[in-house]
Amino acid sequence: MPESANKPRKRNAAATREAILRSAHECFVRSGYDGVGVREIAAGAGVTAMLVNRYFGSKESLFAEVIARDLDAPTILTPETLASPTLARDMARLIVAVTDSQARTLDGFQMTFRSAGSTRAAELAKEQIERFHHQRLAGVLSGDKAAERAAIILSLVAGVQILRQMIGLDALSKADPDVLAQLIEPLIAALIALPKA
Amino acid sequence: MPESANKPRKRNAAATREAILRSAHECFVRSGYDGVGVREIAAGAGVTAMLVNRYFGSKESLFAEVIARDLDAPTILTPETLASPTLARDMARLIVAVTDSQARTLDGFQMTFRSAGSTRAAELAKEQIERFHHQRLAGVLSGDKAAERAAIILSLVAGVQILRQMIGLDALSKADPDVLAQLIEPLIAALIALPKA
DNA sequence: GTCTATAGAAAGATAGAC
DNA sequence: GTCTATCTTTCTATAGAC
Repeated sequence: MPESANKPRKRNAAATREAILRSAHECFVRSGYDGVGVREIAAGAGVTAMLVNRYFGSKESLFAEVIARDLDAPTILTPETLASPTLARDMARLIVAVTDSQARTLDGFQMTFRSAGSTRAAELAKEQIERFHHQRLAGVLSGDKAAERAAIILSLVAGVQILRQMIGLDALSKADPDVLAQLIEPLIAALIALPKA
Repeated sequence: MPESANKPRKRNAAATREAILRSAHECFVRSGYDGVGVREIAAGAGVTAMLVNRYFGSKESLFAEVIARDLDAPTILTPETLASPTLARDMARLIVAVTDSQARTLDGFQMTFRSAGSTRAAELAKEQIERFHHQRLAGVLSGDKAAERAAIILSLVAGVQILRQMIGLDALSKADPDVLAQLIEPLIAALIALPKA
C-alpha cells in the first residue's frame, strides 16, 4: 500500500462519528447521562476522549444528538399495529414484547429514564417524546380527551418498562408474557375507546 | 455562657445525623444518586462533607439508608382508600393527586427513578418496592394473578409519575386532574376486578 | 463532635505534535 | 484526522488538630 502510507490510522470522519454515536448510545442506555464519562464512551468507539469533544463539542451536545436519534420514531405505534382490527390486543402484546428484559426497542426511553436525574436530559426527552410519540398516538385516537388518553397509554408503557426492565420487579420480569398481555389489553381498550362523558 | 464555652459548635449527634438524612433526601430527589455530591448534601445540612462520611461511611451507604426510609411505606394504598366502597375511584384520584407536579408523596419513587442510572440504586429500590409496595398491594387483591395485577397498578402509578412529574409531559402536567382521574378509574377497576380467565 | 486541610482518583475539556 | 499529554475542576474519602 504505497499511496496511503502516511494516513494517521484507519477510519474516516463519518465512520468515527458514527462509532462514537453508537458507543454513546450503549453507554447512556446502560448508565445514564451522569453515570458515564467521555473517556468510557471514547474507549467504546476505539478512539480517545479528545475526539468526542472534537466531533460533538461537549458531552451534553453529544447526548442531545444521541437522544434525538433514539426518540425520533414511535415504538408501540407501528404501521402494522395501526392497521390491525384487533388494535388493543396487538398493542398490549407489543408492550409486553418491547419491555422484555432483553428487548432493545425502548432504548430511547430507557436512556431517558436513566438520565432523568439531569434536568437538561429531561428537557431534551420531553420535546422528543411529545413531538414523536405523544402527538402521533394522540392523532390516531379519535374523540374527546385524545391527548390525555394517549398520554396515559404512554405512561403505562413507561411504567411497565421501568418496573419490568430497569427495576426488575419479579412480578413483572418473571411473569408469563401472555398473562401480562391479557391483563394489559382491557386497559388499552378502555383508553382507545371514546370516553363516556 | 460560661459552662459550654469550649463546645465545638452547637448540635448533638442525633440532630446532625437527622439533618444529613434530610438534606440527602432533598438532593437525591432533585438530582439522583450520580447528580449530587457529598459536599452539596453536607452544605444542605449545615455541616462539612467529612461528617457525612463519618456518620454513614460512604455515599452509597447514605443513599441506602435514605431510600430505605423513603420507600418503607405504601403510598397509594392507605388505610382510608382500602376501607372505601369506591376503591377504584378513590385510588384513581389519589394517583392523580400524588403525581401532581408539586406533590412530594412519591419522593421515594422519584429518587429511585432519578437514580436509575446506578445499578446499585435500582437493586436497593427493587427490594424495598417489592417488600413494602407490591406485596401489600397484591395482598389486598383477591383472586388469580394478584401479583401481576398489583405490579401493573404500580406500573401505571410509576409511569404517570414519571411522565407527569419528572418529564413534565404537557398532556399530563397541564391536564385537568378530574379528567385524568376519570380516565384512570376504569383502568384501576379492571385491575382490581378478578381476571376473566 | 466538628473542624481545616489534603490525599488520590477521575471528571470535562484543550494544546499542540505528527 | 488522530494522537499523547496536560490543565482545571470536582469528586469521595481520610488524617489529624482542637
